[in-house]
Amino acid sequence: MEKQIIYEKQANVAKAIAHPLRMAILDFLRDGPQCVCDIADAVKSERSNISKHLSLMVAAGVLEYRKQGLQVIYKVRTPCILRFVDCLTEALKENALREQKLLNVI
Amino acid sequence: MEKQIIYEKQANVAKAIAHPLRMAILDFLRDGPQCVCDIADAVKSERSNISKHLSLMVAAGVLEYRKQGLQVIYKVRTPCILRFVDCLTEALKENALREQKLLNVI
DNA sequence: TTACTATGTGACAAATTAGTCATATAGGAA
DNA sequence: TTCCTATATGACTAATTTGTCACATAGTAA
Repeated sequence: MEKQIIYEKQANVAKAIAHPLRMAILDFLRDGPQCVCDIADAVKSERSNISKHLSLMVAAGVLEYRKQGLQVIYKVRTPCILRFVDCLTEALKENALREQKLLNVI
Repeated sequence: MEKQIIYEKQANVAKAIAHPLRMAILDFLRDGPQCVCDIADAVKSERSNISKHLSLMVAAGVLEYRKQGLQVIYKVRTPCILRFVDCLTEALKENALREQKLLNVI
């Protein structure tokens, strides 16, 4: 596959989690699958809005869903995505540490 | 720290790599620090454009730079970011595998 | 000094993304 | 059937992001 195309796909997955609400959704789904209504309650946003964010993440391959009666249950599709979020958190910690070291020097 | 704020920071780091050009830049910087001109040549884009993408990544804590004469040398700031990209690649592979399995069933 | 090169920045238009609202769909209950 | 609830979607505006161009800055050399 051409590198160009790989970069686009990688960027697409990254984009699918690059939003505060979507990070919150991922964090909420750590504990297991959840319906749209509970996700919306947990992250405190309108259902129609959450629905759009969820579709976007499904399209990017980050989430998957199954229907259960009236509800639609979403869950994280690859455990890798959560490790990916953990990498982010680690990066944040490294940033914070550096800033702290800078402060100590002053 | 409030969760809300953490989600925003995480999203910000994710956003900083969520662009094909920025993924290409990260990939190019795997082999070591490089100046803007060489980065621009490698990813085939205008220098002023690359300059903006680089500043954005520095602001997010993804890259750092040092000046060397006329040149500015950029490099990846945390090894974690590259692992993070590797997670993305892994996620892509998982997606491709699933699609292949689906195809085999048909 | 002038000239040249590498990089950064501001203004702008175009494209993309996000949120809200109204409406549609679809499953279940009465 | 009608009604209710959960979810999805289309239209729309507002906000953000991107790329390009012209210009500014800064280091170097002649």
